[in-house]
Amino acid sequence: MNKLDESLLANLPLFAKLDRAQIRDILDLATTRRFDAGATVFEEGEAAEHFYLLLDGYIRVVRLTPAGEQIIALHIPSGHLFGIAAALGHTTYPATSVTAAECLCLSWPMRHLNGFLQSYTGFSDGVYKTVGTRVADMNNRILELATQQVEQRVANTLLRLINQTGRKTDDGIEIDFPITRQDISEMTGSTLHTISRLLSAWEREGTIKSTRKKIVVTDPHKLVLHSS
Amino acid sequence: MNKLDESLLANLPLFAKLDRAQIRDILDLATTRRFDAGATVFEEGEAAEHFYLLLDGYIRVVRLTPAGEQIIALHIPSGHLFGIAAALGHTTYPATSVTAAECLCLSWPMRHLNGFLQSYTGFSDGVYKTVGTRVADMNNRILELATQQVEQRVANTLLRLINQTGRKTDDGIEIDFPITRQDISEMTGSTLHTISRLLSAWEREGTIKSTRKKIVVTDPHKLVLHSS
DNA sequence: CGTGCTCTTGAGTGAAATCAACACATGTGG
DNA sequence: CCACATGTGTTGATTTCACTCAAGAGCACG
Repeated sequence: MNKLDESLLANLPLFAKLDRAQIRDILDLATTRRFDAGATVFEEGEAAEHFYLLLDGYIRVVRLTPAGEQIIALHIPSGHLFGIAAALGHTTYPATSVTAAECLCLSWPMRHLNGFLQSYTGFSDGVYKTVGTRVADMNNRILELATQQVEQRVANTLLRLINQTGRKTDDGIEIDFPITRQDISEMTGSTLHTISRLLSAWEREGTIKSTRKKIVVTDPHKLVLHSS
Repeated sequence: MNKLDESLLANLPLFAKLDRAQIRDILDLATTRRFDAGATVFEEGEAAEHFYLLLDGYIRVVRLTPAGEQIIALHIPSGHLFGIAAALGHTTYPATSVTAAECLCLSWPMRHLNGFLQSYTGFSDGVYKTVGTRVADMNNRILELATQQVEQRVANTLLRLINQTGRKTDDGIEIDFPITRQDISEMTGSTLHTISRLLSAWEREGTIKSTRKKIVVTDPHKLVLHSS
């Protein structure tokens, strides 16, 4: 087994306050795992036996309704932890994690989580700050779902996506992973038909450019106008 | 200033693992505050300078949209902490807290929160477990809002209310604080008109009894049928 | 080169919002 | 004590947004 390089973690805010030796200790407990696009990392309801750090790729956190409908709770970009609900007292995973693109992860047995939280300065703060950000996101999501029309929700969702996972291109800002109309409908509580119509309209007015599984926002300002 | 009685806290799960002396220390740092029904404890965006324990009454956590619409994020029953978002790295309150009935609270300056979390066994676990429960609730809320019809969301909301804050009466289970059609519409992302029609229909079929600001669920099972 | 995803677009439908009017309860101040 | 304002709740009529149903076109991959 190859030793992992310490620079993998040293640049992440989460580990910024740790010294080389501490990072070494943490890395020596980690397992590296690679996942193809579309692979399931863990499923809702499973015993939460590992927690993960996403080194590269994107993770989609999804939930299923009893009726079998799926909704996407959030996307996790590289550098962030996931599967850490045990820090909030859960013993099973509260949602399913699927890869939105090819992913590279580190994983640790869950029993180390409390140790890390207590032993490493800044780690606990970082973890709970991550949780705080996600909770704030969820709250905004609820506010949107409860009060806004589909058009506004989709505009807000796209704006969030380009802010969190946007990549600059010649034409504008591109969402960094493959994303379908169906995916967006599962993020906004809508249908792929309605999303298709909306994106077609926005393409016509020059707000976005879109091809198969790819969306480039060419005029974010126009999107902001649609978002409220 | 009256000394607060230790039994106030000793029976709460949050403080179960603490001895008398520790509870005494905590109480000596606390301030008691009483609020009339409808009073605002703190507002979204304010610097988070205190955290609270609700001894008696009910707290409504609400958020405002830029457009001025209001939605109710959750209700907090007595015995629970609120205003603890600082534990997730927030420096301002992420939502407004309003009393749904007359309330009695203890409050502490926020600078003690980290001390409590670190010093008292079980307190940290309890706090994060509370957070975990609320996050799980929010997740379910999102799933409901994204996939269910108004009727199902209202049924689920009533079921949650009677589970969390229900009080047994001769007729059935009553929601323990005054609640209007408008309130329920703000919990479900609907309108008071639709809620009124729904509750009228359910009253006609014998599922609930309702008068001004009061709802008694007489047949929870029928409500379950409406909930999915 | 067909088979399965992904995406588009039109037509019809329905759930719930909006608009509108009124009834009733509660509390306030003259 | 009454008059009035305010808050709450009901119910009907109308409208609209977005879902459902339906069909087909384009692309990608084995």
